[in-house]
This record gives sequence, structure tokens and C-alpha cells, in this order.
Amino acid sequence: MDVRLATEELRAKGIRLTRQRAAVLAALGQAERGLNPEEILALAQSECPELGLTTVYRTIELLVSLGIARRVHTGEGCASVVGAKAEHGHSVVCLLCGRVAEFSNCDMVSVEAAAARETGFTISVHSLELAGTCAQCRASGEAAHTSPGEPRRWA
Amino acid sequence: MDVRLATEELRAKGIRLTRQRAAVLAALGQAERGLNPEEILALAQSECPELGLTTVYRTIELLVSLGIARRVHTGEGCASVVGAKAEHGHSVVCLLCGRVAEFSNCDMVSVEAAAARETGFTISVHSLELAGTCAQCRASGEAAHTSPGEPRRWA
DNA sequence: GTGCGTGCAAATTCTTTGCAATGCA
DNA sequence: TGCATTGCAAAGAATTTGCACGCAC
Repeated sequence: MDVRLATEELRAKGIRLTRQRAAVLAALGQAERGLNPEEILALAQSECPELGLTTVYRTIELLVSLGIARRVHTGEGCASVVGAKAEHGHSVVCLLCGRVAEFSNCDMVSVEAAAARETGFTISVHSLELAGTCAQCRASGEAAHTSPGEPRRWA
Repeated sequence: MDVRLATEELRAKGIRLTRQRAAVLAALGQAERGLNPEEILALAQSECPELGLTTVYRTIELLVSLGIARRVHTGEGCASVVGAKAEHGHSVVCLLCGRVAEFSNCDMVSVEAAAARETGFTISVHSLELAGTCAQCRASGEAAHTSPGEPRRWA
């Protein structure tokens, strides 16, 4: 996520850039994986110690509604959030380390056409998340499972 | 969802078919849309009045783990559940009435290849949900928006 | 200076757990 | 009959809300 760009967008919309919001943006910007509210709080507090959990929730909602952040439905629950890069993008989650990448060149026309044929629906939106193994984990081999106690399930 | 088939699967695995479980299966079977625990409870209680919410939760977990039901991440929250038809399938949600259909012929190879190229990940799993307008809603035109007070958001 | 944003604490909602009673196989 | 399964109530977690104060613009 481009923190500078996000900052500008807030400013452009007349939304105040407080220290708390900047801290949350920074946390999302530096994280390479989905963060839940608690994690965001912990990360962002290093930059803004008086940040509260309530504000994290409110900021998440704000950023998601503006398209600056995106929710990812994976692993434990659906509360994780990542910074969005592109206007339209999808998350690719690493099943081993939890890292999240984003890809935007999704050509779903043929899949959507097949679905439309099979169900009779007219498809207008798609929600897609992919999962697999990131380059780093592949490189470091099977040995490098990050969290032995916390196997990532796929919801 | 085929209730009879699901019933057989439970029996085959040596899992007891109680009146409560049958009622939950029936509710999922007759519903054409995702149901949250409360809704399942309400529907299933018409068939088994002494059913409790706790059991609904436990049954959902059971059915999902057996692949008999599937969670759908759409609309309000991620707690909705639908009966699954195929071994591997995806939900197609109607944005107007909430009806859920399932389609199974998803050919994601090209999309996954593109994602792999763009992110460097090796893709092994995909989670896909489509949304649009079902045949009925399309037929009854714009006028037929089901719930004016409850616009369905797309998570 | 003016509101928008914030933190705290309380309220609310959602989900899980413990345990004795029940009923399916 | 035996043991998986259930319901209730209570515990626990996650999220939201109310309100007075502080700070960005």
C-alpha cells in the first residue's frame, strides 16, 4: 500500500489526517500480511502510543469504505485487513507464513460466463482470494513453517 | 443441497442423525440463500421446537467440516451458511434478493497462472464468490428489490 | 474558534464451554 | 444400555456506542 497516496486521498476528501490515522496507515503500509484489529493496534502504537482499539475499528471502517484498505477472509476469521494497492485487486495469501500479495490482472470473463451459463445469474461482481506458497517460503523449503502452533485454515 | 444424500453421508460416517440435525439439514435444504445461525434456528425450530442455538452452532461446524455445508462471505458478515451441492463449488449470490446458487465448473487455471506470474506465489487454493442478479429478479425487473432497508453489501 | 475525531468505559452482540440430562443406534 | 448429543446457563471474545475532551484545519 502506498501510504503517501492514501494520505493524499484522505486530504482530498476533506478527511482529517490525525496522528492516529497516520499510524494505522503506516502499520498497514509496512505489513506484508493481513492484520486484525489487535495487530494493527500493536503495530500502530509504536508510532502513536495513545492510540485506542476503538479508533482502530473506526479507522478500518473508514479506510475500507474508501477502498484504501481491503478485508481478507482467510485464516482465523474474517477480521483481517490489508492495504489495497490497486483500485480493483485480489489477495493472494501464503498458507505458510501468512504474507499477502495483491494481484490485479484478473481476467474472470470466461469463468463468469461459465457461471452465468450454469446458474442463470447475471454476474456483476466477483470476490476472489487465492492462496498458496510465496516465493520466500518456497525458497526456504518445508523447514521454514512460520507458526507450528497456528496452522492456517482456508475459510 | 440434497438432504437425503447428506443424511446418508452422516449415517455412513457413523454420525448419529438426531432430530435436531435433521431439522438443520432440512432448513439448509429448503433455503435458497445463505442463512446465519439465528435464521437456521428459526427455520429449523418449526420442525424441531426444542432446538437450541448451541446445537445450531455445533451442527454448522460439523456440516462444514464434512463438506455438506459451506460458509459464504457476503452481505452482513461471514457467518452465513449454505448447503453444498458439489464437492468443489462456489456460491453465486443475488445482490437483490440474497438467493444463492452454486456453480462448480470453475476453470481458474488461466487466472491462477496470471496471479502466479504477477506475485511469484504458487497457487494451490482458490476461494471465489460471484454476485449479480438471479433470473427471477431480472425477470421481475428493478421494481422487485426485496429489502429496501437492507441493501446487500459485498464484502 | 469549530467541529471532527478520540479515548475510556459500558453496553451489546456473537460464539464457545461446562455439565447433567436425554435419546439414538 | 452406552455413549454421542443436547439444552441451559454462564463464560468469554469481539465489536459498538455514549459522551466529554482535545486537536487538526
